[in-house]
Amino acid sequence: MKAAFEPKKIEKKWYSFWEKNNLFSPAENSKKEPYCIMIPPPNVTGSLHMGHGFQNTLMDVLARYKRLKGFDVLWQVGTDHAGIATQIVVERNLEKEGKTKESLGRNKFEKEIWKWKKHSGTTITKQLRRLGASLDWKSERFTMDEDFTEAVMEVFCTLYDEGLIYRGFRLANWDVVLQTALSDLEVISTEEQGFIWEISYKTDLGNLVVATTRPETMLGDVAIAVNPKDKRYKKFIGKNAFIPLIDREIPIIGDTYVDMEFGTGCLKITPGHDFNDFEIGKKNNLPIINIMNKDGTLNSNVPEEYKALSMLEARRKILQDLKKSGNLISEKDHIITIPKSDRTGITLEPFLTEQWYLKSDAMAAEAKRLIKNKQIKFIPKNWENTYFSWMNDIRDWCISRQLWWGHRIPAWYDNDKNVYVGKNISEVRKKYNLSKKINLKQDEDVLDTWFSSQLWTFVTLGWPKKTKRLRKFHPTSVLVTGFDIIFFWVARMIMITQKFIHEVPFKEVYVHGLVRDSEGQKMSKSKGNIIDPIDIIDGIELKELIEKRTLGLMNPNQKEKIITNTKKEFPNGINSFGTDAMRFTFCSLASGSRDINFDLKRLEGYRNFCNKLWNAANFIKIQCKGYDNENILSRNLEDLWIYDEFNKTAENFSKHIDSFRFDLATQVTYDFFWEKFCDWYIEFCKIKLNDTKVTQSEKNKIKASLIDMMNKSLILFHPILPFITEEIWQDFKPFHKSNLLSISQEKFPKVRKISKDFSKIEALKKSISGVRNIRSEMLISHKTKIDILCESNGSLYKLLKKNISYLQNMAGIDKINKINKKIPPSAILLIENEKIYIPLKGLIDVQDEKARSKNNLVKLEKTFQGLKKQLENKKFIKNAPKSLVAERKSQLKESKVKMKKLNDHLKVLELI
RNA sequence: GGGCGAUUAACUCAAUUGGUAGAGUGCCACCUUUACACGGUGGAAGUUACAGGUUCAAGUCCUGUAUCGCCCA
Repeated sequence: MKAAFEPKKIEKKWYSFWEKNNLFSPAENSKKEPYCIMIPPPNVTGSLHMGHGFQNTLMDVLARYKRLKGFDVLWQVGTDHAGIATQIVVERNLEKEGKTKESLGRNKFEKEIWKWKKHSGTTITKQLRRLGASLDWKSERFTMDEDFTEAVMEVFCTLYDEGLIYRGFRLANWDVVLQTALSDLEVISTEEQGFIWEISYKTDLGNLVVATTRPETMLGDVAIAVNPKDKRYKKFIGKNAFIPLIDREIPIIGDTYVDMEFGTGCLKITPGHDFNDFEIGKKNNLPIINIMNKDGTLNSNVPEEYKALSMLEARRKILQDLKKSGNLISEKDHIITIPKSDRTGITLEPFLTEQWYLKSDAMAAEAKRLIKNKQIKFIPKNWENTYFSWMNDIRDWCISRQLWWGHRIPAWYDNDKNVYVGKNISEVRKKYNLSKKINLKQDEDVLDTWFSSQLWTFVTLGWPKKTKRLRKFHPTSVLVTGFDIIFFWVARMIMITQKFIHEVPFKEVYVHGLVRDSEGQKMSKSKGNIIDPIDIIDGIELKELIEKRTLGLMNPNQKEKIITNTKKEFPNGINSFGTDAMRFTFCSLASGSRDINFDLKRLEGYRNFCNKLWNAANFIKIQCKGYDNENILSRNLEDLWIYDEFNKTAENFSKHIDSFRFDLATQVTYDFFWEKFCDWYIEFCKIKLNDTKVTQSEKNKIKASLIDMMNKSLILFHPILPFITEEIWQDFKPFHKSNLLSISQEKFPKVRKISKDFSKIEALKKSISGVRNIRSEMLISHKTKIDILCESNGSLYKLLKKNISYLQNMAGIDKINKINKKIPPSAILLIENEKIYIPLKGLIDVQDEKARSKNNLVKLEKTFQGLKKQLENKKFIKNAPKSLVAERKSQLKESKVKMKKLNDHLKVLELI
């Protein structure tokens, strides 16, 4: 073993060892209780980021912990085809080669994507292995696997046959760059400074002034609406108006939807290009005029001079023309909400198309009930509100996408455009009794990615086949996911799973926070603040990091800024910290808050913890060299104490993991191992093992205890720190003599009751710390050994005398003497109800000791007064819990005694 | 406009059913003592955003204000 822990040397070897020995697959016929987590399948758009690192660490901690606790664990792995996102990535790659998907054609393009999928999928699965993720690789799935596709078809056809999936001709959110419809969830509303224009329309009764934020849609106007209660305009209802510039005649209608206060109170109605107008148009039987092509340019429904202009160009020209014609009355600043595409960032257009929809209200009602009945629990609970607010206002889901990557919609059309839905063309012919003479053409479109991923929990287990796995592991135990996909994925899984297999997909949903950069910014490619977890594990040079962050930017203008920021944040690149340290850090940040600002400084601290663990093991190894473990444990004060501490730690660890408080779990781990085991226990043991007066058999017992405690600690920490614990555990095989293959197969350490009294340990520790404190404050060199005095009849004297070697080694004490009649001038230390005297004689300046004691007296006085005041309060005595009152009383008594002793002490000092 | 969350030490975060604020990093002093300088010992550091209220007791509960963030319309 080397002095400093070098994670690079051990990590890779153990992962392949685990995998080779198939340690992470559930046992086929095990009678153990099942525990199952489904990985939220990462998109095959490239590689995993910190958020994935975080999420998968938490899942792995759960999986490994549950294995130790004796569960049959399945952690299902797989990836998602991620329709739009992946298609964009591949298209951009093709662009670099001067190719487009159109130039390749659909078949070749699909082949290109499959090539990419293989590349990205491999990257991702490699990354997962580096994270130490104990996934069941044997059952890895992809959302476009053949059998997954079959399941998707099955679900689609069933829903169609039940009338829940239907085709609708209506406005959809249209991305003119991708030229596809998007669902409501993919729309990002942004507020921008815009304008509101007033335009006058000629009517038979004079001019009407209409207010609009989108004058270009005027060319698709079909009516003007006013509120029938509006006295100003009542007389216009039923008359006609003329659209400026094109002079088309349109009716003026009354509709209470119109807000009399907003703008001029006159609304132009453009059902082809506005969601609200579409509804008004439907209600009033108005025609719909579509003025846009799929690519966002104006079509032949507009006059020649506007044709082929983009919406924005059209707006400019129309405003110019309106100004010329005198129809533009005013232009005012106005904050407008603009729908932007989540994918391309461009302004979305409401566009009239025929799309496939999934009717959602009935399923949503069912899904709400499951949460209300507590069949599914959200953790933290307040995410239920988010879930309900969406479910309460659910709209039908637009599931078709005009893309080439995804599950092709299983619908066929004959020459008369009749639609037939079935799993495949032969089934369609059979189902609808269509002869081969009838020409059938499959729908060009594909399904929204989430349509397939909503089936994830049960299709990965084999559905629609009734497999053993499905029976055993469904409903799954817990879903670990980010709050950003509660609607996209969590809610939809709940709905569809209930619908198809009448079960909840999971019993608990642990919603974790989003990993952000150190400034709280969301990590994204365009911001260039992404950190690859592998770069934390292995480290990365600044130059390479910059290259990585600036490669393939959508907007090259961002490059300079990214370079500057990266240089500022990581002037020396990133050090190698190893997987375990990163995992520990992730866990320490998983507190239930929604933002996680990843700070390298925390990471450093936990890297140091790994080093501490490594070196403690190293120490034990050195001490126990050649020792054949006799397994008889030492039962001294400090041994009983450390076992008790360990018990508490293991208990708390379980409690915290069971309640998803990974941060508290790391806290108790860190605290136990560093502050209890290393700082005290090992130090105690070290002294005895070096003590020639201690017998060999006693030393052997100490060694056995050290080994036992270390081994138990390793197992306890294994879920969080899988690599380092495996390495040490394997290295310790000659000591613990386990015949298991790997630490991951161990059992969670059993708590051993400690019945003997070991409470004296506190007085011992306090004595050591107290002397150290005085030495430090009085600037007594560590080389100077000192003598101390104790009252001869006190129990403290006996305790210290018995453990004198500890005081000698840990507090630089030479002798412990009984007090003679006369106490020499001393500094004093109050240990519970007794005193330790440190004679001054040339060591300590009287004035210094006076100052120190006075200072302590002031502190004591303060607590004393506080306690006194509280205990004098009758209401406190009456209302506070009795245990608290008793505690305060004893605290008061204690501080009283201490104050008296200090005062006496000061009096003595005064006489010198 | 509606909803949710945040504001605690210089920084990143904790604080169980209300019971007198803790870590990691950083800082100060001393120490290269044979597990570990990625270390040891000791220490300093907080009017818990602000203003009220409830309570014997408030970081924690209630009301309001400010700032920031997210979601939905």
